[in-house]
Amino acid sequence: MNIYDIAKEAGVSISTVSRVMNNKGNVNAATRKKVEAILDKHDYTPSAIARGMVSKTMKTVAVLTVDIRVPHYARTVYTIEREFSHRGYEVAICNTGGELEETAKYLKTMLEKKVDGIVLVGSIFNTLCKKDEIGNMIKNTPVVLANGKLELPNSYSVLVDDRYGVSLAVEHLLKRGHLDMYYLKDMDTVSARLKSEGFIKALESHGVSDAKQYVIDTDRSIGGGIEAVEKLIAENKKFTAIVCGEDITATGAVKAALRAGLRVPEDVAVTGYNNSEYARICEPRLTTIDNKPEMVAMMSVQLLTSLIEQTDVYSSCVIQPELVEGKTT
Amino acid sequence: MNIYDIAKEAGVSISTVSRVMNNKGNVNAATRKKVEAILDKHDYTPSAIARGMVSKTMKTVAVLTVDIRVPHYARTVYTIEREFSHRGYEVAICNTGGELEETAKYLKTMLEKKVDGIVLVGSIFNTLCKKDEIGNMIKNTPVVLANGKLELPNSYSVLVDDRYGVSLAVEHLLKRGHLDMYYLKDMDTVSARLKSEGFIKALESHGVSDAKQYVIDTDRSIGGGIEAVEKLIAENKKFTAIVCGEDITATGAVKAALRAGLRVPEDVAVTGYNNSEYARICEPRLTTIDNKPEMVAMMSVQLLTSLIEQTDVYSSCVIQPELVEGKTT
DNA sequence: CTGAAAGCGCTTACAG
DNA sequence: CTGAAAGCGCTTACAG
Repeated sequence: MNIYDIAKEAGVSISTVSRVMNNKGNVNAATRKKVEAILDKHDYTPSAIARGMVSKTMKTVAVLTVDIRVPHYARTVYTIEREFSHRGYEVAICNTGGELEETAKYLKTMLEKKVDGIVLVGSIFNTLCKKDEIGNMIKNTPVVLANGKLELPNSYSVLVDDRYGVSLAVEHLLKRGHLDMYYLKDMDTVSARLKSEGFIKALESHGVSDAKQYVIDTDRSIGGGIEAVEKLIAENKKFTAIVCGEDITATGAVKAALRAGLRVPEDVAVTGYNNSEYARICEPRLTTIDNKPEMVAMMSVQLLTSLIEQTDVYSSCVIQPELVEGKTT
Repeated sequence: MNIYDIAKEAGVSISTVSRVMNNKGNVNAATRKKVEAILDKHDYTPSAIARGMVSKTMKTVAVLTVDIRVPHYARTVYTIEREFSHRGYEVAICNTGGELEETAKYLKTMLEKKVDGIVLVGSIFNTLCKKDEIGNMIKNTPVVLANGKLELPNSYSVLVDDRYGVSLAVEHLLKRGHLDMYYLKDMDTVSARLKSEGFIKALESHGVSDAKQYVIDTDRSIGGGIEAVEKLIAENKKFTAIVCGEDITATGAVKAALRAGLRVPEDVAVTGYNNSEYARICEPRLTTIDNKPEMVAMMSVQLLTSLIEQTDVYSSCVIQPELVEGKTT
């Protein structure tokens, strides 16, 4: 059933049916009634594909992310989806695993589908977009990178100052008298590097020399946090605080401390990052850094929309994290 | 730039260009080379919209869920997306909040876009599909309900036996000598009702009479778990175990017990539901029920694919949860 | 092996 | 206020 069938049954032309469906003026009230009745009777669903053929847009946006099971990405993508839905766009979701090949594959099909724009969620895309293979694909499509800096013509960036974020945690601990602290670093994305830099700079600006030695590489997981702290204890390292790049790692750090008979925060203070549900589940509740995924999402949608609809001129922006005090410091 | 431009530049007809792009046989090797060179030179991206116009499919599937920030849904949707991606389908995601109006709105746009099929993730859709408003919309499109039972012509169901799931927890506790237990129920979906029924039946089959009195309604949150247990303690109720319908609630229950100076599991045993990361973050690690979201997702994709491509004839299926022992029992 | 033509289901000037 | 016609960018028989 298509617009021709409706037109025939109503005894009008397809132009008129089209006008009725799209609520255009210039239609006689009686004619409109008649057509609407037939539309209703058949529960008529116009084809957005045919419409897209003409309008050159399917009102669709692609969101590429690493893994939507990671709560921080889930929160970001959720807000992006809701906001775009309100604006009349559908959101296609792509879990790339942060891998080049998958990213390229997803981009290829999304570009064929002529998506109106693309949001890249995760600082890993910073690195990926530097490769020509990816960079060339997206240079003609509106793109926003949620947490990263993109140097492309048709794009914007929403940057979270992660270096500042971690420095907030360090300052907070210093203020409480901690000086012997370690940083648990996971992954090796741009964002992860900025975080550990924030740790190092903050410590060094308070007189600690060669703070780099207090950065420990570990897994982004509960187990990663447990292992790292167990090793510190086993090696008899001196420390009264553990700063973590992720809440999930911090929950592991707390577990290891408690299991070793240390009191949190009396013997060891711990901070996380993300202000996630994980931080609230942790007992005691984690002191953590709110890096505002909802705000990042809102800004991303606003910027991409302005790029797509070429309305207001916005510009890339930087978002400042905040400390959220829990019971682990 | 379209297929006509390519054809002109290559000095062939659009039919030939189409054949080359789609790797159809019957093209002279030299002609193919020539066309491919031009395609490459322009980095040509054919329009999936125009293609969809002809083929009547955009190779897109809609996934409606309540809220992708809930880890259980995130895991399900993640697997659904990955699986469909491998099969050449794009996934559009819709966070309906479980609300009728939003569900109807999303369905309308998805049907206009002529999606190939729909997956409904969450037992709330069970209730929603019973309403004519929703039921009528989806009766002509392939649909799979992930965790629920659908009575529609073009649809399949993947059911998780949640009643059995909770009974596993109860049996486990009974075996360890617990008899005085409460069940923390959240929400009021079909699945939530089945869970609390599982609790009641399991207890009653072990001689406890009127087990319904041990079911407590509370919030699906950490706070919900805390409040419920604090109230039990304040009211001097006798209990040695708490069975929860969700891991998140269980983490709250554990917190409340610990804060009241009770030992877990020595004084109070606690079980969760979902085998989520929350269960592993909880200290001690939660004993919980694995309701296999990945398996639910895989089955859903398999069933929907068979419905869409009208290949093999599968049938709706039931998945059995399993107990995962932690340190809280 | 190749091309001309029809058709997919709409929207949008244009003419009346 | 209404309709005939062109066009969106492809695929697919059909003829040669």
